[in-house]
Amino acid sequence: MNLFTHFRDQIAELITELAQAGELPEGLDTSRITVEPPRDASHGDVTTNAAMLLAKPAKKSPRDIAALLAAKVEGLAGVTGVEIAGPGFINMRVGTDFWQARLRDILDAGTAYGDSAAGADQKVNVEYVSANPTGPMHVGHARGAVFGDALAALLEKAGYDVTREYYINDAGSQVDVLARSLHLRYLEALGEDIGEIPEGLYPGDYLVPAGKILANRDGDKWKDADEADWLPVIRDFAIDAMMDMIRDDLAALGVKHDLFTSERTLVQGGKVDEALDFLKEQGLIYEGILEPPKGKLPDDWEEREQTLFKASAFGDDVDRPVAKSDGSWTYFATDMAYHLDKYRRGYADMIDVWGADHGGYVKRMNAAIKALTGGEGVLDVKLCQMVSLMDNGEPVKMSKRAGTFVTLRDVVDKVGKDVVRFIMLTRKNDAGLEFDFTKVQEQSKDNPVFYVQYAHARVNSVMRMASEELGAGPISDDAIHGANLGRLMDENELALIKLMSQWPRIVESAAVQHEPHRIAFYLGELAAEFHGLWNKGNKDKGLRFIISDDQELTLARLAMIRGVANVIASGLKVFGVTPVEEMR
RNA sequence: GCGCCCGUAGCUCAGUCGGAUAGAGCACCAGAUUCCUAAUCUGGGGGUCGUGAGUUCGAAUCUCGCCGGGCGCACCA
Repeated sequence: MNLFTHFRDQIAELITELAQAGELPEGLDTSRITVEPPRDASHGDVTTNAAMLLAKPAKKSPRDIAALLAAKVEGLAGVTGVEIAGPGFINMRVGTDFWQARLRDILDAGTAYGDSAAGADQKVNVEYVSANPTGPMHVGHARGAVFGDALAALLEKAGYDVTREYYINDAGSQVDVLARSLHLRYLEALGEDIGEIPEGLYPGDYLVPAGKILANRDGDKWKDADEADWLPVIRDFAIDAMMDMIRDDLAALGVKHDLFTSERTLVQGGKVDEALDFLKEQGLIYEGILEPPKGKLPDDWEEREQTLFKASAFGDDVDRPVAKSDGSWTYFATDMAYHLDKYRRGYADMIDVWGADHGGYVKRMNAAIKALTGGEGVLDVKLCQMVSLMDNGEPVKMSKRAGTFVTLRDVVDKVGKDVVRFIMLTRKNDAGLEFDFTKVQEQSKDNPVFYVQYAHARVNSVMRMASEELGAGPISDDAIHGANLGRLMDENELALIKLMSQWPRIVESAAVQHEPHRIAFYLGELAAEFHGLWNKGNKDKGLRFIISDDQELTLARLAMIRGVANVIASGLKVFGVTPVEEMR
């Protein structure tokens, strides 16, 4: 259970009771009341701002309301002390048996601890990665991939019905370039000397194997054919080959999708016409001429009439073109159709994970969603900032031309998927992230992955030691579940249990805010609390987890640290990181 | 020129839909190992939260101006 929402509900009831008794006005808005852990532990275990928020509408002083409420709060189950502090905070202390019961919850739930029904099975669509199918994924893609994957898992844990989606940009001119690039590699495979890859085509040698496969399959069928004949065939072949490669890269990183949606299929299925017709009916599409951008003019600027979407009526700065001069749709037009399609598939809640270089695109997409869904659809675009690759404090130089281009696969092969995933999630998405090859492989507390993993491994290490010490074979789950948790009375132990008890609240708030990084910080905190308690055992032997002449207490403490391992494993599961049993 | 994001300790960053004396790690200084992994821990110094106003019981958080940095700015995706 989330103990804060638990008390929040109870306090809301008390307010209703007070209203019925005539002590407070009826119908007060309690929705903005928060119940949280106080910043300073000396203020107790749980605090609420209820009195201060109700002061104005109830026309009483915060302290008076606090006094009324405090008298009632004192009677709540688990509450052992209530104080009114500062401008009107109501601080509560909660008894040891309450905390022991929370540990019981954790042990019973296992890694399911923290699962929440807050999302109420609401459908959410998370679109992430969506890298163009023109080459292997590079490190920049990894961040968005991991972020989207973890956000999806987090939302699932918080009770949302999540679909993970990949949008394949296979309709623009870049896939024609891909096809021409592959055609060259195909000629090469047939034994022709193709020389240097011309400017404007993709030079990467990742197309070489695909060229060979194509040559084997089709022989010299396309050798002297017109481009108009071979382009569609080779394009399809190339896109499939690139998507296979991307899927392999994603699999190496442990990133999964439920659904791959093709832009080309949308266009061919008439979805863009449908979306545009829908907007036309509302008079939101027109032929017009855009003002040139202020300041520096693009070199090739020319005034021309275009088909425009009235984005400015929905919060965008200017209206946006939907058709190119050759008559094909702009990327924006197909993207509108795609989002309308998602909405019509039942996703009023959409999350897109994009690279920061697409930031200028957010407003127009939000404008489009408003127009297309009549304000019913909500899009949250999460922009992931750049990852700077470092090696021992020095920037890693990358150049596509020199071939020192670091692919996602290179990074995963070098440091492992768990490290890549965790590090990518240690920063807010809109903050830049430094990824230092040397640091992330270090086994020290500078390295957050290691630090958290070590705490989990340490629990297991203690379990192994305890088995030997107690001489009764491995500690069974039954023994842990049968432990007398009433023996956990020390303030250090209770502090650890209190921190563990925050996990459900962390999950809910991180899910609602779409901020998986909060979990990384929480896990670091929990690991620190655990390592701290472990070390206290050095100074004070009475605080060690294993007390050889008190089996009951030992089992209780083992149950407690099993709880720590459960919570860490529960968090790492959201991140898609495997908890380790042993450090090597 | 316009839009979006960012500005918190020497460095890297947290900071709960506005809450109490602004936190953590690194670095620096001083300590802890007959002991469950010292791969760890304890303590200390270090801040006009870029800046100036406003909103209110209360602002790092919300609003506006300014300064500094990143990204983007018609027919690319």
